[in-house]
Amino acid sequence: MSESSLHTYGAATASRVSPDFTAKVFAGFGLDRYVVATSALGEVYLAWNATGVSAIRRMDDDGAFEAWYRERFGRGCVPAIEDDPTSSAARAALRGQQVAAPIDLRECSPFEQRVLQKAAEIGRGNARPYGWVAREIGTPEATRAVGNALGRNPVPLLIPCHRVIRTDCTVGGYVFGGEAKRTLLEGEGIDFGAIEMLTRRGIRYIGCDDGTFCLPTCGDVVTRVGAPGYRALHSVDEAHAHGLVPCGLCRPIAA
DNA sequence: TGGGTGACGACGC
DNA sequence: AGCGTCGCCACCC
Repeated sequence: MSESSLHTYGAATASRVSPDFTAKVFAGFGLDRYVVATSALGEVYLAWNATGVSAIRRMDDDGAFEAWYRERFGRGCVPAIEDDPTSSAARAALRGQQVAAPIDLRECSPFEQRVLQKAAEIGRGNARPYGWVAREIGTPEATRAVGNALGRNPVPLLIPCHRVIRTDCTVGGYVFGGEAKRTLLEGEGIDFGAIEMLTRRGIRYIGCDDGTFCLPTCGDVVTRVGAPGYRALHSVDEAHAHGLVPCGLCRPIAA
């Protein structure tokens, strides 16, 4: 979207009614609108409506975005005149702040919603396998379907689907490409160099000095291997042999 | 309705 | 170590 289209639209409207009134009318009719926002991946389109944030996309021009939006949701999306609490919260979240923005997942199936909700629980600096999400939401066999659901995440970055990776700690797919996914995760503090060094040796878990064992992508445990109390583990049996119990945060195995 | 598809995972070379 | 194969499940015609 260009600056001029935003201004032109705003000026034409402002001459008749106040932006605030217009925003309320738009929300009242459930009309969807969008702005350009700054994220860890640069500028993105941020779309929302009265329910919440409906879409985040990286695109080259607003014509493509609006066409994509109509194709995906079956309704239009117009440039916003100004921000409102929803878009402001989303902007803050995209900047990395711990701010909750309402999200519109009405177009998603119940299964997709459960997948996305679980992905939303994965904190910055952490990653979890696709199979972990499947197990956590009660359908342990549906790992492949989890990938499909994440691939349809309407609000990437806001719901951090980039934090779901393969069991072997390779990044797997991403709407914006695997390279972007890896960049994002490294920017959040995940040390893929250290992880790859261990997974190449067949390491699946990390034993910690608090008596628990973790996934290698549980916070920064991987960087502590070799420190007192931290050890590289090949299997759950090996963890048990050391008297370790599953970490309550990353929950490396089924309860 | 049923067969095709895919951001997975385990296994076998 | 990398690459097929095959099973899995939710979704889409």
